[in-house]
Amino acid sequence: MAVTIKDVAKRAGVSLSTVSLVLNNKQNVSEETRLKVNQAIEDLKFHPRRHARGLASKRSGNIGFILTDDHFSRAEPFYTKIFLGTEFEARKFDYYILLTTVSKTFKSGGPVPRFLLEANVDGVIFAGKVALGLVEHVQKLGIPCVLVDYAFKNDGLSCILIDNVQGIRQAITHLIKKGHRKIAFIGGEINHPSINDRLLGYKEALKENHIYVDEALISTDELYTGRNDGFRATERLLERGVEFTALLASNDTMAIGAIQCLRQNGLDVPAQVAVVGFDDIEAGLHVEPHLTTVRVEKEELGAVALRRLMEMIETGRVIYGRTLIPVRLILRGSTND
Amino acid sequence: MAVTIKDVAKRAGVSLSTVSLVLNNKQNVSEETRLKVNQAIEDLKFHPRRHARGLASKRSGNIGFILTDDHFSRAEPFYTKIFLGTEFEARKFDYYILLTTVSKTFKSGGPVPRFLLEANVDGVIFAGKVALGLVEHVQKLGIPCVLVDYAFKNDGLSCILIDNVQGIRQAITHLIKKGHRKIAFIGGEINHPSINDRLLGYKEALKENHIYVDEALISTDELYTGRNDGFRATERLLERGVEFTALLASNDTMAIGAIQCLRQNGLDVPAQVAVVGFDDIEAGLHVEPHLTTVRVEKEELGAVALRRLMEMIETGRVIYGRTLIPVRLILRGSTND
DNA sequence: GTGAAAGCGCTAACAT
DNA sequence: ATGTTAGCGCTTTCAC
Repeated sequence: MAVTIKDVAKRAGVSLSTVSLVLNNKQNVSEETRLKVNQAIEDLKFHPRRHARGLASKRSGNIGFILTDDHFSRAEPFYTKIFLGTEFEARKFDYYILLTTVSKTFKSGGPVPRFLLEANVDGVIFAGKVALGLVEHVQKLGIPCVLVDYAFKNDGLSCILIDNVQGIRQAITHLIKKGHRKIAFIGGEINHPSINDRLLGYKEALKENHIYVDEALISTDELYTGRNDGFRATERLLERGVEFTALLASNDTMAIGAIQCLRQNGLDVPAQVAVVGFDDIEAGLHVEPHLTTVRVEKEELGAVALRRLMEMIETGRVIYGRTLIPVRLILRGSTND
Repeated sequence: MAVTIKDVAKRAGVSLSTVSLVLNNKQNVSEETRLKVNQAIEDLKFHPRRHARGLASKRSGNIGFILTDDHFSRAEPFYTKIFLGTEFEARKFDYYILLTTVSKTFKSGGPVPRFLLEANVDGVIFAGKVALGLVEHVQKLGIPCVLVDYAFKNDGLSCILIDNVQGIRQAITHLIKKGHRKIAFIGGEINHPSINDRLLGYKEALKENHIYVDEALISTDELYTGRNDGFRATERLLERGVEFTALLASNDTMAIGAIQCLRQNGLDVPAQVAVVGFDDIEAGLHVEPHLTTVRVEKEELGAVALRRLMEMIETGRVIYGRTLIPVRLILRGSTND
């Protein structure tokens, strides 16, 4: 019933293998036959069966996309957008993405995604924080993998990361340009690589601008990075009685909490304190004044990860190292821009 | 290298086909051999190759999950959770979900998801509003499909829907029990089936309780259902000068907008106006007082849809009709509970 | 109840 | 540059 490579071959007047060669863009096919075959493919609206291909070629045509359940269910569609970037990019390679979540509390020896058991993926993308054990499991299986928005300390891994330091530098530079010298920093979950990088970026950027890094202006004791954490981190700052005219938050949600706290303490934003966030989430436009922030191209993260993975699959080589995705400062009301 | 059905057969001392029969839970296998085979499968940690299966059985082992890009990228992870419910349930059937988005502005003749072209899915789930043309396209292909959280007027389709009427009835009943008689309703995007049902439910529930349905208490002219729309819809209500002690919103985001509007107009929630939403989104816990609302089990919607689809695939029959997923009123501060 | 054998649609040597 | 052939790993008649 369905049209197969055989029909195409017949119509084009060539053999099965020639059609296959054309299909897979292999060399050694004369331009003439290639055209003939492609014409036949088009005429017959032929689409190769994935399962047949997979069986014959030992490649699945699938990429596994793994994230933790809590990441995926978050209100902010950060990882959703990364996934979308990946899925969209995968279309160009004619690959499918198998999305699955693992428990946040995954531990080695626990249940692993089915596609790993069935050897049904040619590569794996991990998005966000994942258990090291799972990553190692995939590596042991010999399946190429790429991490997005997360990294481990000692890695022979491929990681696609936000350029946190650069983003913070842009923010600091801008604040300084606007005359700010006393710039506070709030953060939470400080052992998360991204957050940690942002704090490092803050210190570096200040030093570069010859501004003394005052530890009293740094509040990073909260365990998480939610709005309430931003509120409390700011409270701590205020309790210390140390003066500041600008506040950099490790992310937008904390920045929003910070604005609430500042306002509740009678401080006007941006008149008395300018506030800058990081991530550019939608909620930043739901506060008044709108939040100045560092925009992260989430789709781009996903797309780059997919491309990296495809490269690894196609060349059969492991590509190490971190790739930083550039970010951009978005100026809005919270810094009086 | 990888263990195949052949290895299992050898180890169990049976033929290939017997292993296959066991694998597929077919009858006519003695309990004894079944045990032997299963033991061998376990010993060898055998997992059948999907592609081999798919090629031989003409079934893909995949389900397509289609939603519009804007639905998927929404801040509120409503459809994300539906997807999660589907994916989780699919594991029980050993099926994979191929998630893809289509443009909101999809029109017939436009590009369709690849898995449809490649015949790489055995069934399709549509989540949320989709173009009728796409649904019809899938039907013409003879691929079973199920809609979740959306329906068309004249359908020979299978739809899994929120029990909107029942949800509203619970809310109204509760409000009446608390002494409210003048209950307003705000809504947006009124031609959306869910919203429309909620309005219908509102009218029905009032009638059942012998309360006159005052059109002046109904404000449903907004085009969308966001917070701002809730704000404006409430404003219109107030401008009319009509009195009410309770307000039912067609969804939580509008309810949150309503609370803002009421408060801005000097009305206390819940003292002067009780507010009830619908959906039970997280943001309902981020407002003060916390929002009383109707909880929708999103994962359940997805799981039921998957089960329905599997039934259609396994029986080969199309199952028509709408299935309503029960909802539950969650009492919180906005109704003084 | 179990086994033998054909074949699903394609890829990848190997020939030519 | 193109054709021939042998599988990939499983399911599925059809015998026995």
